[in-house]
Amino acid sequence: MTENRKLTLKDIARELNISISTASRALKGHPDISDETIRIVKEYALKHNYVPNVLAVNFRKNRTFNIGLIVPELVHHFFSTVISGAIDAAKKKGYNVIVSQSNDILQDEVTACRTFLASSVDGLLISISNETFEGKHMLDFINEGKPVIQFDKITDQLDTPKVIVDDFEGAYQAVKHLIDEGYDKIAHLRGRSEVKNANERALGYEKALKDFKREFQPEWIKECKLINEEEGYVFTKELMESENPPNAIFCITDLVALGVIKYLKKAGINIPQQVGVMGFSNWKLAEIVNPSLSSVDQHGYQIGVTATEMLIEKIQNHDIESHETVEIKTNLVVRDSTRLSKNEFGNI
Amino acid sequence: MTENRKLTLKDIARELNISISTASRALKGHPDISDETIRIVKEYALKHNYVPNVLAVNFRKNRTFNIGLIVPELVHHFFSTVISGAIDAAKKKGYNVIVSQSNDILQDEVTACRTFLASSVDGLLISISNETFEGKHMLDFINEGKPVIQFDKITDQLDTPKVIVDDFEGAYQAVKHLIDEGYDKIAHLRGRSEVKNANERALGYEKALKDFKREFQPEWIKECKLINEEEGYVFTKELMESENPPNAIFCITDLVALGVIKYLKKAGINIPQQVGVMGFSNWKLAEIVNPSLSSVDQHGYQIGVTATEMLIEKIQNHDIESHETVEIKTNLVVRDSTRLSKNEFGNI
DNA sequence: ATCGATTGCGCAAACCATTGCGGAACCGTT
DNA sequence: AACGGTTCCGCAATGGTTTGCGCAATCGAT
Repeated sequence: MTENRKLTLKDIARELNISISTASRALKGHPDISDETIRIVKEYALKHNYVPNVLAVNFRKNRTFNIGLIVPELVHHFFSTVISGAIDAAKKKGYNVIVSQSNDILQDEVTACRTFLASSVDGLLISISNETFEGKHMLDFINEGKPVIQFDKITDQLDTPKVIVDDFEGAYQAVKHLIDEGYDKIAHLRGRSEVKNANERALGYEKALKDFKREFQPEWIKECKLINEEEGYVFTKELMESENPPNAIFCITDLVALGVIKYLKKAGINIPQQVGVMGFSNWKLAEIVNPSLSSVDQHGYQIGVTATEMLIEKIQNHDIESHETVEIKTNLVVRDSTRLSKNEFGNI
Repeated sequence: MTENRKLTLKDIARELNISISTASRALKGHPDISDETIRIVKEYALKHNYVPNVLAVNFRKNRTFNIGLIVPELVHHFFSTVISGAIDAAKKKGYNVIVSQSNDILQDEVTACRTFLASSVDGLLISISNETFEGKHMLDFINEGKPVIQFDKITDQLDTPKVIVDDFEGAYQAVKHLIDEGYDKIAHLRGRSEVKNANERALGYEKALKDFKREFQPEWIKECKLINEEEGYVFTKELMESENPPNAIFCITDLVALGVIKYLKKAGINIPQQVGVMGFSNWKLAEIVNPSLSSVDQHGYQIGVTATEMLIEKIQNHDIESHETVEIKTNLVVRDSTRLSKNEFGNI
């Protein structure tokens, strides 16, 4: 209303009878400019509400103060917490976050990368799709001097900094807890063998069994392909109907654990008395399901914050060389589904 | 690697012995340029992989192909579906989405608006915080010729286009369903009276009771302030211990309904036989909770798509005048918590 | 031969902030 | 008086693209 056209440096210079460059330097307190001039210019700018044209600044400096964030799936509790952390951390440093999703489709991921690269982004945070193994599209990014950081779902075939969950340790602690509670025949519904996180969790599972000398049976390990409720249900049925059924089941994720719980309830098997159930990820559903589900919290928010801070630092230092990997510790959340020893509150 | 510096129009012009403007026009098939020249330029550009410098284009055209999206809370099933829809719709039109969250704090919302306005965004999609009543910060946007669209949580004090859930009708249908199932004493745990959605739902509730001539008791309406599980629990206790307890409870949202269910189970009251429970929003938890919760689906994805398409159209037409309101229809999802008549599958 | 219309293309400004470099003015030192 | 060192400030280029305007050439019509 009041101001129609935005005020530019040129306007200030004309009005104050100085050159544009003097105006520019005065505004940032450059030592070449006298205190008096600085004062006058700053006063004028403030009074007339001068705001630098960001588009022009970005153009000149060849950067945007935007960072790109690609996740497989936005409507997903874990990833939305990561995004939330990324946005909050970026905001603190004056960056915006442009979000995109790959739907676990490589082609969509490549397209998103291209779009980001073509324009609007100073750096990239990415959690890759299930279909991504190399990473040429991410390499393009690095080749243009724009840093890339992988988080959570990563590929080791591309040498970038990484922020990951300590899946191995998380799984180890989860299984150790089951052992501590007294379960001694522990099965594992694992994820796809091409996915690194799944392998790490499986390794943690095996290590714990070995360290505490518990029974290990290859047929107690089932590989989930889709990571959904139904697989949990079906595999649990298989396991419980086998000759040597387990008395605890450690699941690749809470959703699978939900299927496990559904089967066990249907089959009249008591949780946690007869069979303990452990999830992974600590989604909202873990609190809600009955019995409530023990799980491993991944601190998604912290992952988002850490990855974003690393990225922005690399952007600002033009650093695309270093390749450190940060592991965010997990946190075991014990609930009713594995609480054999003492069940203080009872189920609802 | 291969190309160090990006190819510019200037390079093409030099190489082909034409002027920069001819190169520019040739690339977009301007009628002033001969077919022959167009062919040559396009061929050269393709061969050398010319990509226009987006920063320069944006600067020149004074737009960014980014749209801003502000929600109260990102880690929230409904809002993440909206965001997902917005991103997908934006991608189709060549726009990016920059996401921010207000945490239901007015100050954060204002700051986010300012950041977006100062720079990086051609238009704004916003679902306001609980603390927002006027909307001066959004007005600033409009005054700069950048369209704003409100969705879901809106204020009528600011005259913008709106995309909203048909809360009234959704609530009406939900209560009608309860009546159809045979419940005749229906309570409502409503939301805050300052929030429009909450009022609409309450009106739909009252209208249904009136239309079907069911008992209406002011003390059956409880106002939730925080919209959480605990309020559901506490109010249900109050209701059920009163002299005239209801036999169905219609809740402002699924989370409140979860508290209702917890109390009823604790108190040994059968769902749905003794008391029916109806949620609103159809979160993931509605499927998971036991008994599964009937709810009203809000089609968040569709809201995101619709709002984004409207916004982009307004951006492209420089239209900040029209102020139409679009209502997205809801969809009743019946589950066990209200299935009095015939319970085919039984609870798990 | 002259005029008008059409086609094809280039000049230069515009967008706005930034910055290397050089000029001018002023000081103090020798 | 001459010189070097500061201080202060502006010129002009830079970045890449877009676009209004105008020039030049060609052709057909009279």
